[in-house]
Amino acid sequence: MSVQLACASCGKPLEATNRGRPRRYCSRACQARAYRARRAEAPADAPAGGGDAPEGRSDAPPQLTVERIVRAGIAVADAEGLDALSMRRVAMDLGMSTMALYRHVASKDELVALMVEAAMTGVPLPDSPPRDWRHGLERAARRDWDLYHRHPWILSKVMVTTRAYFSPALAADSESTFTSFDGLGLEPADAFRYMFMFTSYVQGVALTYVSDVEAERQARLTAKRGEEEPATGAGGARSPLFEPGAYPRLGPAMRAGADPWDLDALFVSGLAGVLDGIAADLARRGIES
Amino acid sequence: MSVQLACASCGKPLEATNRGRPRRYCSRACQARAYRARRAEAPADAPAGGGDAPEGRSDAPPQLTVERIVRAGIAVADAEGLDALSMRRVAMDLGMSTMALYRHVASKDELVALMVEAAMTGVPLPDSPPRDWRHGLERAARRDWDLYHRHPWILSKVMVTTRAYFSPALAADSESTFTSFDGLGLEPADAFRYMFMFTSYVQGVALTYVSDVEAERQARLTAKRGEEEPATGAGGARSPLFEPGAYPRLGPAMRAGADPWDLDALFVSGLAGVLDGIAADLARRGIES
DNA sequence: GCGCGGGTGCGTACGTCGTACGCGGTGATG
DNA sequence: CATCACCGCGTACGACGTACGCACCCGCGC
Repeated sequence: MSVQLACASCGKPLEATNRGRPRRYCSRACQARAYRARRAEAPADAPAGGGDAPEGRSDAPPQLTVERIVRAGIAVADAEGLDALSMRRVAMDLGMSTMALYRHVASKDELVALMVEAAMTGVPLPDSPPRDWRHGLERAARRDWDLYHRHPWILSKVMVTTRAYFSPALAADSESTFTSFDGLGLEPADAFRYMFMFTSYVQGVALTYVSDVEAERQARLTAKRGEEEPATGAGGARSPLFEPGAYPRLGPAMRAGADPWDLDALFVSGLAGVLDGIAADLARRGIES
Repeated sequence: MSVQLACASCGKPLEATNRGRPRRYCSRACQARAYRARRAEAPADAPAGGGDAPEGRSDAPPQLTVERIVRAGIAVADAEGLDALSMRRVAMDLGMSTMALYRHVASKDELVALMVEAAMTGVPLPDSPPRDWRHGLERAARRDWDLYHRHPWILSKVMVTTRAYFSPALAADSESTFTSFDGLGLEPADAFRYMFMFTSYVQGVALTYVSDVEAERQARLTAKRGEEEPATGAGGARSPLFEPGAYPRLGPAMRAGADPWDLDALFVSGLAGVLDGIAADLARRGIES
C-alpha cells in the first residue's frame, strides 16, 4: 500500500517497475507537466541556494526560462503579428531547438495565454484614485488604448480570457476600472452594466484598429511581392464608395469623417458619447455625478 | 504587332509559341483566373442559351459552382467555427477533390470573403424608412446582432473588409443604417462620428458573444476528450473572482450583473446608453430629436 | 484524316504548422 | 560497477494552403 501506485501528475494507476524503485509518471506528458510545475513553484530563489549556473558568464548560453520564451513570443507577435508566431520561430530566435520550449510551456495556447498576461501586466495600473467616475473611465480607456497599440494581437486573445478562463491581469484591470464608481453608491448590477457598455465600446474600436494594422501588414506583404498599389480599397480614391450617387449617405460621411483617418480622435469622440450615455443614466437614477 | 504578346490575365509579356497559334496565358494561375472571370461574367444565363447539362438529372452529380462552394463553407463555419474550415473539408463535403475548388475560387481568403458577402446578404435590410433615428439605429443593431448570432465567424473577417477592401454588402448595410439620420440635417462628419460610436459598441459586444461561442466549443471539445468539467473559469463557482476580499468591486459586480449571463439584455441596455449619448450630443448641438 | 499543341480537370507534392513519441546520455542508487 | 528512471531534444506524423504538372480532350493547320 505504501508503494506509489498512481502517476504523480495525472493520477492514473501505474504498474510497478520490475526494480525495487517505483516509477512516478505514467507518460512523458505527465513527466513534463510535473517538471513545469516544479519550475513554477521555485521561480528564482535557486541562485542563492543551490549551485546553479552563475548566468553572468559570457560564453555560457543563457538558460531557457518561461520569461525568456514569453518575451521572445511577444517580440515576434508585436513585430509581425500573431500569424507569424510559431514555436519553431520562437525557438530559433532563442537559439534553441523547437521541442526545448515544451519543457517550459505546455503548448502554444499556454504560451499565448502567458504572453497575454505578461503584456497586460506591462502597462501599469494607475495608483491614485480617480477624481471622479468620468476621469477614472477616461484613464482606463486610455490605458486599454495604449495596450492595444503596443500589442494589437492581444485583442483576439483577450476574448478567450473573458469568461471561460480566469486571468489575474484582466481581473486586476477590471477591478481598477471599477474604482471609478467608488462613492457613487451604485448597485453592483448597475456598475456592471456601465462597465459592460464601456468595455464593449473600447473593444469595438480596438477591433477596428487591429484590423487596420493587419490590413496594412498584408498590404505591405503583397506590395513587396507584386509591387502594385491597389488603391481600390474602401479608403482608396477609386473606391466604389465615392462613385457619385452610389452611396449618397455613406460616401460623403466617409469623406467628411474619415478622410484624414484619425482613429484616436474618433476614439476620444465616441468615448465622450459613451460617457454621456452613462451620465444620462446616472441622472435618470437621481445620482449626481 | 497584331500577334498577342501579353498574358490575357496578368499582362506580363509572353514569348510566342513555336506553332502558328499564339499562347494566351503566362502561367496556370493566370489561366485559372481568366476561367473564373469568365464564369463570373456569365453567371446563370447559360442554361437557356448553350447546351448545358440539364442539372435536374438524378444520376448526374451536380455541377460545382461558386455558390455551392460558398454555401458549403458557410455550413462548416456555422457549425464548427472558422478553424474547422479548410479547403479539403469543403471539398470533401461536396464530394469533390480539393483542387477542384480552385477552379472556382482563387484562394481560401477569397472563399472567406465570398462567404462574408453571402452571409451578410442573407440577413435582409429593412425596406421601410425608420420612424426616427433612434428606431433606425435600434433596428440596425438588432440586424447586426442577428447576423453575428447566425454567423459568429463573420466578426473576425468583417474587420478585414472594414477599410482595406470594399465590400458591397457591408456598404449597403452602412448606407441603410445611415438613413436613420435622414431629416436631421446633420453634417456628414457628425453622422460619421455617431456611426463610428454605434458600430464600435455593437462590434464590441459581438466580440464578447463570439468569444463565448468559441469558448463553449473549446469546452465541449475538451470535455468530450477529458470528461472533466473544470468550473474554474471566471464564470465558474470556484472562480478566484469570488474569493471573499480578492476583488471587492469586480466580484460582486459579476455576481449581480452576470450571474444569469444574459448577453441579449446587456446588449440592449448598453445600446440604450450609447443612444442616450448620441441624444445628448444632438441636444447639445440644438438638434431636436 | 490526322497530328499537335494549348485548354481543362485534378492528383501529387512541397513547405509550413503543432506536438507525440522515443532515443541517447546521465546520475543516483543498489 | 551495473542499472534504470529521468532529462533534454531530434525525428516524425498528420494536418494545412496551394504550386506544379500529368493525362485527357478538342479544335485547328496541314
